[in-house]
Amino acid sequence: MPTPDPPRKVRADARQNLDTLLVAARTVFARSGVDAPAREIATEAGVGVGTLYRHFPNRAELVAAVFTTEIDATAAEAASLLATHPPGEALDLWITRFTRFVATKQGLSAALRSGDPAYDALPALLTSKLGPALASLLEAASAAGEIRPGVDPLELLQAVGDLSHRAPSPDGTPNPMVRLLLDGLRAQ
Amino acid sequence: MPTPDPPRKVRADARQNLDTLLVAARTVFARSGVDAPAREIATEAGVGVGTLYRHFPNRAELVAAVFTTEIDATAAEAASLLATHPPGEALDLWITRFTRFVATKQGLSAALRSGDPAYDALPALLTSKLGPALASLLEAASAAGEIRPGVDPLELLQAVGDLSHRAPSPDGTPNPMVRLLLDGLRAQ
DNA sequence: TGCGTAAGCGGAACAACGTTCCGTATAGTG
DNA sequence: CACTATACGGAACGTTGTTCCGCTTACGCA
Repeated sequence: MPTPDPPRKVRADARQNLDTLLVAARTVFARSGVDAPAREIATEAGVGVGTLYRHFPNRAELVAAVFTTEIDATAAEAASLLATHPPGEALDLWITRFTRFVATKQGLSAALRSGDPAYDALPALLTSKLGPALASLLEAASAAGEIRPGVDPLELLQAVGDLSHRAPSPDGTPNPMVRLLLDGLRAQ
Repeated sequence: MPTPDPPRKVRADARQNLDTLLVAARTVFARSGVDAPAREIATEAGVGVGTLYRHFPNRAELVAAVFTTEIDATAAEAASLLATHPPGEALDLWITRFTRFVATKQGLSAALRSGDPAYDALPALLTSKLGPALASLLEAASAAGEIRPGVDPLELLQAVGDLSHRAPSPDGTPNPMVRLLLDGLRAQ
C-alpha cells in the first residue's frame, strides 16, 4: 500500500485564506443568497477566484462547507429533543426547526431542489448528517405508535426541503404543506 | 381611447416559424429537458435565435407555450373525473395525473421550483389553468366531508409540483410523499 | 541567517448561457 | 413590378462557473 499519510504541510497563508473565504461566503450568502457569483465571494474575501477554486472544487462544496456547522447543530438537536419530549412531538419540533433552517437561507432550497449536478454536494451533506438524525426521530415515533412505520427518512427529509422554500410565517407556524405531510404520517 | 384593434397583418412566414419553433421546442425539451439552451431549439427549428426571441420574450414563455395544450387537457380532466368518481377518489386520481405530467417533463419541476425569475411564466400558467381545476376538486371533496376544509388549492398545487421531481414508479404507484400529503388532507 | 523549492496566489482566459441589436431579406400590397 | 413594413439570421454583449499558468512567498534546511 502507498504512503499512508505523508506529513502534509499546509502553508499558514493557505489555512488563513480558507477561513477568510468561509467567512466571506457566509456574509455574501446572507446578503445575496447562495446563488451569488463565485467572483463576488472571492472579492469579499479579498482573494482571486483561483484561490477560491483551489480550496473548493466547485461552488457547491463551498456552500456545503459554509452550512456544515449549522447542519451539525441541527442534527445534534434531534437527540436532545428526543430526550425532552414525547417522540411525536420531538419529530414535529425538529422538522419545524429544519424547515426554518432551510427557509432562512436565501436560495438554499432552490439549490437543493434544482437537481443541478453542480449542487450535488448539498444533498450529500444533508443526507449524511441529517438523515440519521431524522431516522432516529422517526424510529422513536414509530415505536411509540404515533406515526406509520416504514417511512424512508431520506425521502421525507428531501420532501420537507422541497416544501420549505417559502419564508416561515412570523408567528412561528410551520408551512401548512409541511403540516399536512406530518398529519399524513399519523394517518392509519 | 386609441385604436382598439388595428387590423394587424401577420406575415405568413412568421406564423409558420412560430409553429416550427413550438414543434422544435417540444422535441428538444423531450430530448434534453426544459433547460436546453435556446440556441439548440432555434437550430432544431432551423431558424436564428433572434427569431425565437421575437416570438417569445424569453425562454420561460416558450416553455409555457409548449406545455399549454397539455396543461389545458389536464385541467379539463378534473371535470370529467368529478363526473365519474366520488370526490375524494377524483381528487386522488387527478393529483396522480398531475404528478405524472410534471415528472414526465424532464426538468419541468426543477424549473417550477427553481424560483428563478426567468421561469415566472410557468407558475403563472399553472396557477391560472390548474388552480381552478384543483379548486373544484377540493371543494367537492371537502363538501363531501372527505377532506379537511380550508386548503389553499394553489398552495397544494405548488406543493405537489415540488414533490414530483422523481420519476413515477413504473407500476403507477404515485410518489410516496405525495401520498402522505393526500393522507394528511384526510386527517381530522 | 539566507536560499531553494514547492505550495499557493491572482486574475486573464475560456466555454456556455440568455438576451439584444441591427443590417439584410422578403411577403404582401398598390 | 416596386416599395415598405415586417421578419429574419447570427454576430455581439454581459454574466456565469471553471481552468490555467506565470509569478509570489512561506518555510525547512544548510
